[in-house]
Amino acid sequence: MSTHASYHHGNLPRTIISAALDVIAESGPSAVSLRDLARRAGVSHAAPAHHFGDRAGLLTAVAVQGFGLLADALAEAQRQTGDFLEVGVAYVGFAVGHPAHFAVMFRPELYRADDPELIAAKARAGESLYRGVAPFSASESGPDSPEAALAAWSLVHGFATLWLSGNLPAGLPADPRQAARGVASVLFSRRG
Amino acid sequence: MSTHASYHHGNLPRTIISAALDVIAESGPSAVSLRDLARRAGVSHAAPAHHFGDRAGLLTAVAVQGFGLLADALAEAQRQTGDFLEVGVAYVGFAVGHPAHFAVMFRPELYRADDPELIAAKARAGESLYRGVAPFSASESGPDSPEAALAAWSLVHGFATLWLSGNLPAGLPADPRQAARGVASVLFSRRG
DNA sequence: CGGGGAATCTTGACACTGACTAGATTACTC
DNA sequence: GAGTAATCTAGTCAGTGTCAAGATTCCCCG
Repeated sequence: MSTHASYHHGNLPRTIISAALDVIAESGPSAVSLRDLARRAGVSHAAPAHHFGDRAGLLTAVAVQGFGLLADALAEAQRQTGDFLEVGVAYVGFAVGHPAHFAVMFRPELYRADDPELIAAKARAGESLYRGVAPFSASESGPDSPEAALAAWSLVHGFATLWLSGNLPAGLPADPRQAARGVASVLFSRRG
Repeated sequence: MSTHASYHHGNLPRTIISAALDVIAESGPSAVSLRDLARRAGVSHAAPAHHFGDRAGLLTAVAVQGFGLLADALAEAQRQTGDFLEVGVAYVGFAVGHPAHFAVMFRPELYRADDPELIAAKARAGESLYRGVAPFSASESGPDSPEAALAAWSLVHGFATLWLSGNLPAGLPADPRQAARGVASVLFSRRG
């Protein structure tokens, strides 16, 4: 934890991303300023550009990290419970637990959507999600029908978005995961 | 349609909002620049600020207009079909038909969320939506259970968001309304 | 162990932005 | 038709992203 005051910072990229996540979580992606991040890290105003190229490059790194974390979270829920409802809940849990990442990941205009690393991370998250919801999709409308999977994804994505933007009405459980479980059950629970 | 080159523009607010919608639809809300809009309208760089105060004021006006249009669209679908599935489809139809409005409406950090006009317009849209899906909510889990209504809202909102951000996989119907109908049916269709 | 190339960071500059103030011009009302 | 309000212009300021050139340090190869 030594804060060397040397010429070289030591781990600037990680520091910059971490600071960016703080800013995004508090004020949204549009409030991210490379110069401000540089100030927080105690380096010159152009240092971040050296590592990320430009603003879009920085947000690309954030998105890549986000898709990786999402893939991990979904795979973990799938492994632990094997229940597609819980995979959906994990999706919401990730969004609420990593609001800064989530706020960037689904706004391709903010970053370089054609970045190879990004495409790979995104594909990995997509696979985790699909694997988690596939049993539901199969039970609903045949093993190769995409509608049910899309409905599941849309539902949890929409719920997470509305929750994060503060557009949901009052009266819901304070724990977003529990609230999501109640709402997702409407779609996921099969009855008679 | 006379373009008077007089000192007074005539209808600057409407012109500015219209130009802003073009910019947002093409490059997102963060690409909106008051100076650019002023140039497009052929007025000085500070003229827009006179009407809207600042950037947030302009986007507040956009959001108010958007919630009004959404309320109208939902009420119209409800009146014409009386089917909650079609109200959900109309929600997606509005989002895809007015992407610029939609891109602003659910990002409160972009505008003045405490603006009275905005609150009123938002409440009106909320009522239209609730009225549209209330029958479904009642049929699903009792007349006063919010889960089903939230599930419906989350699903159509999530689908619209994913569609607009280009995150949905290929192979869907080219018409977003038709695609939405297929996906929403998974939730809305009651069987056995 | 030391020299040289590469990585990292600094400094300076440019065009652009939102926001503010003061003043010019036009419309509208009485 | 005069006076007031609405509308728009012009000038300025701090802040931003991005680029180019130079300074400093690390690290690997001889």
